[in-house]
Amino acid sequence: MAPKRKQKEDREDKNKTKKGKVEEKPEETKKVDGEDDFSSDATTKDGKKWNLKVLSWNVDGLRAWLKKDGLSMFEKESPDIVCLQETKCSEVKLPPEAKTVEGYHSYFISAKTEGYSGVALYSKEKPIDVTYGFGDATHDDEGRVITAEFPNFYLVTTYVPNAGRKLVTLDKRMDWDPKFRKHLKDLDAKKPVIMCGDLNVAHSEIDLANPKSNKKNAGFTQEERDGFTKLLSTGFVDSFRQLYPKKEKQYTFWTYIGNCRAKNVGWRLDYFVLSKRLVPQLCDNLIRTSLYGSDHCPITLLMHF
Amino acid sequence: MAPKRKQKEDREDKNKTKKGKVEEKPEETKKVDGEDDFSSDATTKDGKKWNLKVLSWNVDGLRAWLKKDGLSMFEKESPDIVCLQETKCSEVKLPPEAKTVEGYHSYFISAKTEGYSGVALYSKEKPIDVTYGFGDATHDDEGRVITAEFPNFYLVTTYVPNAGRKLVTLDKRMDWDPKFRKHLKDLDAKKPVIMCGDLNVAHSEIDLANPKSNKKNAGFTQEERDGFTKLLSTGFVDSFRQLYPKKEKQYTFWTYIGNCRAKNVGWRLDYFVLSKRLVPQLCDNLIRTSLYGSDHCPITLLMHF
DNA sequence: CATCTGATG
DNA sequence: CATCAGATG
Repeated sequence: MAPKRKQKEDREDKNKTKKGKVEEKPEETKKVDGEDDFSSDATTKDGKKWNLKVLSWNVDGLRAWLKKDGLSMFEKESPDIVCLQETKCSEVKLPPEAKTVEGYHSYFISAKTEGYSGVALYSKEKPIDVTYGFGDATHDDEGRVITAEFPNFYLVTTYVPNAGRKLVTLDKRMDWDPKFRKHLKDLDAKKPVIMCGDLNVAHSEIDLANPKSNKKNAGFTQEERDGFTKLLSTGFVDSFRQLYPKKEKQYTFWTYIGNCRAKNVGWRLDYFVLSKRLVPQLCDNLIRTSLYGSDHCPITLLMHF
Repeated sequence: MAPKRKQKEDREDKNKTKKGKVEEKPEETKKVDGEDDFSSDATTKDGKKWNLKVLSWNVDGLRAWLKKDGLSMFEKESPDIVCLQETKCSEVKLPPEAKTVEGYHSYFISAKTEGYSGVALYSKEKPIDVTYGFGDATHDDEGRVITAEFPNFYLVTTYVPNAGRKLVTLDKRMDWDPKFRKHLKDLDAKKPVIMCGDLNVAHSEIDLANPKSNKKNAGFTQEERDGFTKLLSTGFVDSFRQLYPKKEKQYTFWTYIGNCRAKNVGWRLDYFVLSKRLVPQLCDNLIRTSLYGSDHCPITLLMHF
């Protein structure tokens, strides 16, 4: 079974912004948590300015997120590509303002089960091709993967199965991991890959506030962590850790329960995972903690192509 | 099977207010829909001022109603007895501010099915006795009836079974009607009865905005209307129609759909039904359209005892 | 502590 | 167009 192909109607505007405002302040004092200014002059190691911005956000229900003004992110960040996870919304129920965002081509996939899972992709540039899922009927029915082909790379966005309370769906997750890995490897054999989304795993102890107490909980079991390690070992990198190997308390998810976000008791569950050969083109990976609208915050990737 | 008896813990304050403010304006200009002033100098036909106020309100979810400041009704109206229907809340889940209202003894019954049906009764004066249901296991499990005995009358509050979309539960309703009628007749043999609540029927064409189109819908089928007629024929009166036989557009319920309340496209589903011999003591039956918090508004009965 | 659905009204 | 429960996260 091959990845599904859907025919989509899109929009015309293809202006690819090449932002790069100059800031007076030095890098160190500029980046303050909760005070993102959405400008960046990040460059590759050899000094080339970024010219591609990708944003990934688990919106925890697209319709609720819309009511919380989630769409204002488009103006604030003006990403070239936006990937949303947990849209929890079939295409017929999509509010029009989310279905068509001016200046973007948009693509959606939802779970057969209403109100569950679902991902979306918006792109200023029209992809050469867009596919859905990775050729596994069971997983594909849950609307978890969109793959968009661009001239220089594949962009894959995903919402990885949660292992569930008491790990009731850890089996499904363990079935998913090698299949999704294979999908990425197959793509990587053709073009470099940028994969992003909610991977539902904190890779290492540094990636969550309470590693000790969560070793048997969904998102930090040894099995899930090993799955991520294995993915990296097959030729990919976690772009955030690549850039900031020891940076602590950098999370992208905080449960709503108990005011965890205010206390920064969180997890890093959202990632950009790149084909290793893209590392020289990596400029930055930002965590946009100032943006609200979900129990996750968005992450932003800056690349030079 | 006899009506259940529960032992309840109540509060001390038993001050029975005997309100009767004097108003300058004549009756006609005083009563303006949407501008209730919650004072009344209503009297019986032979000029005796009211000294008992009973309020009945289908709250459509007590917890939601609390958030919409439903409790402020207690200060505005200061009724001697308050009856709430569709509390949709088991006693353990009752927020404390609803469980104990200062100056009132309170009694609750809920359906075995969580979040469904349920009625409550608050009384300044402690009832001599309080019973729940009317001795029918099936109906009693749905938490639809509280009967409180006072020195001079029985107070019964009820949430009558809705016949349902496509009349799927009309059978249940038809089973209910004679049984509930018998309950009232049995009580009436001992002391006069004041029954109130959401009877889930508009009795006559005058009692709903769209009689023609609703003849086959729950709340206005011939069966349900006949049930109400039969109740009245066994020695009871609809106190509102007793006082205002031809008053039109007097509703107590408006579906949330389509802004019906603003357009006053509603139904009169909430009633005070009195033993005929109480009619000489009837002072007024008010419809409190100025009070919000549910898809029903409260109704207020003024009696002289 | 949120998001959904689905039953109920 | 609301309420609530229950699944899910």
